[in-house]
Amino acid sequence: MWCAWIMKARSPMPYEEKWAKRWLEERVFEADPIPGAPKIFVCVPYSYQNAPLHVGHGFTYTRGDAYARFKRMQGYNVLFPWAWHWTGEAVAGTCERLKRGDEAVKRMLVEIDGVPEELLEKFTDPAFVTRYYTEENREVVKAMGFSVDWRREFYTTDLHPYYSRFIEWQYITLRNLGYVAKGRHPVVWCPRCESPTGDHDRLVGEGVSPEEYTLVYFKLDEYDAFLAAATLRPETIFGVTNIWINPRSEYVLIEVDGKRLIVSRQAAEKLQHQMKVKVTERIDPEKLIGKFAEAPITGVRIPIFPADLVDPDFGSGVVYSVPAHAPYDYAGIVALRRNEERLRRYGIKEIVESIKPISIIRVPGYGDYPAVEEVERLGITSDTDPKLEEATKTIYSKEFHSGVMKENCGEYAGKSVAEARDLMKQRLIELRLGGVMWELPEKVVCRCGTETVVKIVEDQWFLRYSDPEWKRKVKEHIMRMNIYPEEARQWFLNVVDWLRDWACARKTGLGTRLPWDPNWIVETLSDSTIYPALYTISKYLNLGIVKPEQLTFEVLNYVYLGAGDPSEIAARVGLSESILRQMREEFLYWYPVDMRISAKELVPNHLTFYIFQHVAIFEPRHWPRGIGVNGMVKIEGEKMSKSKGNFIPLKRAIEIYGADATRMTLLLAAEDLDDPDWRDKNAREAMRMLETILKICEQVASIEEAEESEADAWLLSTLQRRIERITSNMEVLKTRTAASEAIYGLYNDWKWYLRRNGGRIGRAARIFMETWIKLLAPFIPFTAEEAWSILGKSGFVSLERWPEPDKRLINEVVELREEILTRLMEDVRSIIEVYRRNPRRVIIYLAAPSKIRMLEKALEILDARPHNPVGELIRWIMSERIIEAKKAPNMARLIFDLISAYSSRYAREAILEVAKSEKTFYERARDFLERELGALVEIYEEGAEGIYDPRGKALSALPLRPGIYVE
RNA sequence: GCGGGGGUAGCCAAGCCUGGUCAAAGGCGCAGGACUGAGGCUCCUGUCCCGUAGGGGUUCGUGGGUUCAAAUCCCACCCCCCGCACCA
Repeated sequence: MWCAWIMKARSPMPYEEKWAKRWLEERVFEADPIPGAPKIFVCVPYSYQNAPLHVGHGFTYTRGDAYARFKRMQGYNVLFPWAWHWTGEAVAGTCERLKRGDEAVKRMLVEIDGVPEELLEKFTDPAFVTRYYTEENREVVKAMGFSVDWRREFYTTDLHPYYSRFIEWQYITLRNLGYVAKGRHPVVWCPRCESPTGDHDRLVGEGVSPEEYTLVYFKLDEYDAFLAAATLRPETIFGVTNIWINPRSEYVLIEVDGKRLIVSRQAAEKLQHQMKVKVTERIDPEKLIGKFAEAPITGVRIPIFPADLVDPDFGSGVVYSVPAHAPYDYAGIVALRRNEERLRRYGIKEIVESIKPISIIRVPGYGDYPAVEEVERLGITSDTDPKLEEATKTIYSKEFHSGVMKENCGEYAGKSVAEARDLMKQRLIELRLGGVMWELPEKVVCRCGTETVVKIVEDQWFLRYSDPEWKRKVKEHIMRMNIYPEEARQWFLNVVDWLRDWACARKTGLGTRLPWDPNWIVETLSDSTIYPALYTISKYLNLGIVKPEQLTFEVLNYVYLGAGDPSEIAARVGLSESILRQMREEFLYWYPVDMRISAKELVPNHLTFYIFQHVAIFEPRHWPRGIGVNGMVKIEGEKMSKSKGNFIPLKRAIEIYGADATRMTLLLAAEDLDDPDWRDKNAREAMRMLETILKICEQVASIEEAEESEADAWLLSTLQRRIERITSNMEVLKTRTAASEAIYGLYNDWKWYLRRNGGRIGRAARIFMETWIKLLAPFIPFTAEEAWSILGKSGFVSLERWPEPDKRLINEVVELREEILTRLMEDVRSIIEVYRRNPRRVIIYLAAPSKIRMLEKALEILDARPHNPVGELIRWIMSERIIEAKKAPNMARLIFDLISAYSSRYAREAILEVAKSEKTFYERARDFLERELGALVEIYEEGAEGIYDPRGKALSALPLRPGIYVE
């Protein structure tokens, strides 16, 4: 019933569909345990099914697939499975918006995601949406040629017949181990929607998260109550000189936890989301002003002053004033002193005059009163000057990072500001002279238009990632893992350090219910951690060998942990013992995951959780072995996003360029943590390249072999080096380098070979071609299969053995000769270019035998690693009278320049052999040179009889670098 | 702010760990030529500046330093990108 809606991605490359079909039909990528055979388990994170897969997915997946294919060809038994993520709240959110008739959602679905309009009505059902995309994306994954064992496929949530059983097992196990616990935590909350307001659900305030303020209670002489001031800097209590309240705001008396507190009316409302608050009466601020209150800890009595700078909508609407270290406070005092009307009205003139900043923090670069200095430096004159914000930031940060508490701070004296801050907060709370208030540093407005507050969610289930012991184990394992690129390792370690407890359950969306508390649904990132383990047995469920209901806690405990007696367990669930044992064996065979490949956005969450959960649940031998991290795709240099309209679904890429060109474009775009840039130009170039490869293949397949030449030896020799480089790069997931070598590196070799061979195709061509196709197979598998069949090969190149470099075919002499030949051509061209005329004759002078002896000596000297090799060679040249003494130093230098280019890459023997056989070599290459240079080529040896040398160029001849004269 | 990555020629991007072979791979773009009926295909050549001889000069975010020698090592600074938790 689904197929009617799903349009297959049609590649413009006619052969792609054919091979995709054959791979499936012949079950090429289905992997079962082979006892004794080495295995590799490669996987990529499953994607959330709320949209079509895009080229960003394509990048990560292609890397994963290329690695899987590479390892498969190397002879490993490779498992590369696939699944779909349905868990989460986003789809439900979209469905809701659609239900409400949101035009933007409709447009996005139809225009960007390509959903048929008549289906929109069904898109109000989350399950339908995820199913729809799964059906569509599965076709895309197949069309991309990912080498998946489809028998193991599943999707998540309790809509699936058995996935939730796995999640339940995971969470019961985690809870039994003490890794799941209940707690409370602050969220940005929309009072109207009665739900947390995530970043993507906001009209205003993206990226804003709750900040923790400390409430400091100041005992009032009257009301038998406390003024509760909210602050980010409780350590400054030693410097308090007064309290600020806003005379134009409303204040209320509230009861919290048996304490009577005074805060602004607005603050009282907000606090109701964070604690049990009872509002008892209104308080007139006018009556408070001029009164005194007692500061906690210090016991100092301080006056209450009016200030407009106090915002009743922010914090508690009560501020305590530390003019020495808080620019706002200092500016407030200054402003109040000038406000005769207020001073008179409240009768506080004298007391205000007497206020002196109290210095309590020593900070490098400032005197006793940093706030005063900063206010004066910026020329701030009013307490509403916007520059105060900047001043506050500067002081806050300076004091936090390098401030030390002064002697007048009691037991906190000498401690850093950062340390004192935490201790003071703790102490105030202990003494019940303070509390915690969460506040948003900026306004956040929900998509529904309501301004949000901070709510403390009670009874929230957490994964206890803050557990030091758990962290330690995870970090130790990270140190041992294969992580590519290496830079990502430190990142992981930092993330582990920084990770707090993770709220692992939600009230809404699709997913699996917590088995012991079904009001909660396991959160999306929390349910997608150890599921690679499910791949090892999902085959049994999908093939109907095991029934979903047989996947009990006991069964899973046995399969994954080896717990319990298999025959008893099997009997209890009505499963044959051998099947149960086989599942255990299969898990043991495939696990651990050898390589998990993902984009870097998942480092701070999924990938780290993945390690945590494995470390918690499984035996150490089953902990993940390798992780590969990559960048995130950009489109023509810009971030890809649906709103920008530069969103490229994989399906569309396939339809325009074909799967292989898409794969190739992505692979060549970046590796390591760099962000690949998708460019249409590059994709079109990739298409042409694929055609070219097939053309070359046809040529090689059809043409009769010419006689073997030196070019054949060169082609095979250089091929070995390519094999080596591609292989070693693939081992460390340098997919870009590897693909580039495999595609362009070998292509350039081929071009040179043809050129050098005058277009003749020799014996090496076929060997080269076969090897080339194999080397291409992990990257552009469709084209590789097609090429393989063009060569007349049967079977799949995907299953061929990966080439290994054959040392015997490496021929340094031949390689070096090609190198000096190209060097010669470059030199000649460079001369012609300056000469600016087409040459008729090019004369080449080869170095005299005495100079070859000089080269030999130079190599000897270099081997001995003396202090002054050049000097030694000069002395030798002069003693042997190779050249007139005056020119010896220059000659020596030239020789060393020359061999420095070769000596590290070529053996001494090879260099000498090439030098000694230059004459015959250039004679053989003469036809080629004439063809290339479009001129007659003559070759002489320096000092030979009858030499034609009108400009004395023979003298400049060096071994491996002949003299040149152009006419 | 904290953490991670990065700044290389017209563009994209390698090189940097393991200094010299680096005026700096490869691709794109551009220019010239070959092929062709023609070409938006393919191939060759060139593409920092100067030069009628293979050379010289100035370059690899900025400023210092180490070294016989630095794109590569060290220090400081500037700029850009990404993540920072209830979104997956």
